Amino acid sequence: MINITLPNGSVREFEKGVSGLEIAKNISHRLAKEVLSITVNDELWDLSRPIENDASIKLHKWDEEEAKHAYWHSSAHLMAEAIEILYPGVKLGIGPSIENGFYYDIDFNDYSISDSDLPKIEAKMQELVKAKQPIERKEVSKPVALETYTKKGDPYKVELINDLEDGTITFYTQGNFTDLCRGPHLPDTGYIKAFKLLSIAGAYWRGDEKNKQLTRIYGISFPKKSMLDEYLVMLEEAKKRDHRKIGKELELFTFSQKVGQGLPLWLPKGAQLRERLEQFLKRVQKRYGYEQVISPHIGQKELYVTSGHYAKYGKDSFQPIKTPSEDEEFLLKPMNCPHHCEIYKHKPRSYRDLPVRMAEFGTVYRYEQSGELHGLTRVRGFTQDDAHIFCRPDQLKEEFVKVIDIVLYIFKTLNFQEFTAQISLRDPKDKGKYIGSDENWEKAEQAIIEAVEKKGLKTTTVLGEAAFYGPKLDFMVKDAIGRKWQLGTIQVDYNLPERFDLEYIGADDKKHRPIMIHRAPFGSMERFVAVLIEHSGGKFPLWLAPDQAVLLPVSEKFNEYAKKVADLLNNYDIRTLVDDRNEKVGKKIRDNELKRIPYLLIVGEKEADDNLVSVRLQGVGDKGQMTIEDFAKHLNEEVENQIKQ
RNA sequence: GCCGAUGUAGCUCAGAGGUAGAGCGCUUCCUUGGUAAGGAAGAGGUCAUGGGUUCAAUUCCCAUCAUUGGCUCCA
Repeated sequence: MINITLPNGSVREFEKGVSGLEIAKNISHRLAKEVLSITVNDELWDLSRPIENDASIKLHKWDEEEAKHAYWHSSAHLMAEAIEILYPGVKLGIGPSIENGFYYDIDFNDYSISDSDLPKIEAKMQELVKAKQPIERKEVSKPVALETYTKKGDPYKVELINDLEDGTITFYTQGNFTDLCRGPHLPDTGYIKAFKLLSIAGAYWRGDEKNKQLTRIYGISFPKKSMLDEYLVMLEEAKKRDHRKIGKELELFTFSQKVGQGLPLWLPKGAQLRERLEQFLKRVQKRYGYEQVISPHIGQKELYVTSGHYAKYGKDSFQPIKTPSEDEEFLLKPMNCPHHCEIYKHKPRSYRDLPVRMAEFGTVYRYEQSGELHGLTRVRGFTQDDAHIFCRPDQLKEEFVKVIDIVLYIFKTLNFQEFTAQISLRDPKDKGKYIGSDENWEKAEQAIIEAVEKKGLKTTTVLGEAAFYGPKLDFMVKDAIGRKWQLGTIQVDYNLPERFDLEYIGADDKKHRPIMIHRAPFGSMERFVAVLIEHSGGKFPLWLAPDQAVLLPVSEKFNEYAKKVADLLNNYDIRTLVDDRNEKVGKKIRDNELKRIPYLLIVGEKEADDNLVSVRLQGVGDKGQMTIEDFAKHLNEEVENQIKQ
């Protein structure tokens, strides 16, 4: 007999070799039905794996990540099993569970696979589910594992096994399908009740572009059909918030084949929105001691040779612009820092002058790979809300902390609650990708870590995500369907000051090297607006809304009164329109609600007689009558409240 | 750049080897209204572009361009 300790601390006795599923049955029938995986002494196990010694356990139901992991992982195996049956001879890569669902990377050899093949695979999976094949775990030695896959002729698994340590290798088998896998898995294939294969994509083996591209099939599965249906509906709903869709509906931006891929055209309403955001940030930056500068859109090639960007990105950028005079070459600027370095250098700097904080809404052009372009979130021409802070070493931490404050203030004002702060460090295994001395890198990384600690900011740390010249603190936000985008970024840089030979005269009358902080709280106006659209569903806060109020005369007889009111409100700096179409008021309400205009003002005989408006709040409904002045006052107060610190 | 999908009216989409359709929007007319769609008529398309197959191609095939789901990349 062995003692099993449950999460509540109680201890029960079981036969040696009892499985998690048997323990669950012993506790309650219902639990046994719902449980999907088990943690045994802090290790995630299969529900059917026998427990041989005293242990503390926790059983996992669907609502826990540990359960979903096993569920989706087994779903991936189920899909692979079906594919092996339908396409004999395919070679399997890896097939993990992911945040939402699972995938399997498969080398289909000469078979070509497209969306239309998915139903066939789903049908085969359904058969295998019905068969309720037990999923069995087996420990194997490294030589045996290698032999198995060498014989099978699967180079991918052989490569994986070679990287594993003997004694840690396990196989999982269901029916005639066996896979190298750490597990854990469900007890049998019958557990997988509802599933759908979602899409096909190419994916490089081990994520390396130089390797062969395998076919990746994504899928999702749930213990209940209703949950799958709900999930698919949720996905559809999320797509309604897609900034590309709303951008079109609200006439914020467009693209033109003739202008070029990835080059957004801002329409009047989008331009208004963007300008308002720029004004807002400019005001904040002024408070924080920034000064605006302006630099040209091109610079001599030499500028980027000096900065190191040419060596790193020259081949993959928009190519140099020739001029009538031979040997002269300019680049469209892919970033603003070199220009700002030259501004710093235009006169000698004293330690008393520092920090110098130089801000510019700088439009830059980067030749992103065509497959990478995506709405406004990834474009080839975009405007950074850029600034560079040139400071002394003793000012670095404080300056960095102040930038964090700006980012957090902006996120708060715009109601971005769900973001992650990510410390992006260099990949210690691939130092060749980066420029600058180890010593400077360590100083820079330390500065970020200390600043973050001082702010008590919760962060994740990712190796290999640093810029080539320095580490970063990135603020990541998810879009409507859960893709992560980097918005704000703060970077410490010891390298450019060296390359541009920047200096200041210290109190000791000697020359010193300033440190540079690159920072962009929005990241880029394009991406920020995109994410803002998806977070708000196009219902922008009042202070940002391109149109704040619209007059809806109940009949044409009151068009004139409506125009008078609109003029008055515009004089109060309220962005007001008149909907004087020959339509019923119900129709006007519907149309303007869909345009997400915050205030709808209905005017008819009652209002015209007493200088009133009937106020209807977007998404809420009738708020009753007000005088024009009261409404203006009310609206302006609301705006002030939204942007006050 | 790579793997898969898509491209038809301003927008959302249907359609078939034989000269193109709906709803919304737009224009005009009727209606003059009170909190989420009043009625009628009309205009609007080189079916992304270029080749090929065919008596005939917007439809089938190929290429290009663009969009899109991923992969890789992201100064």
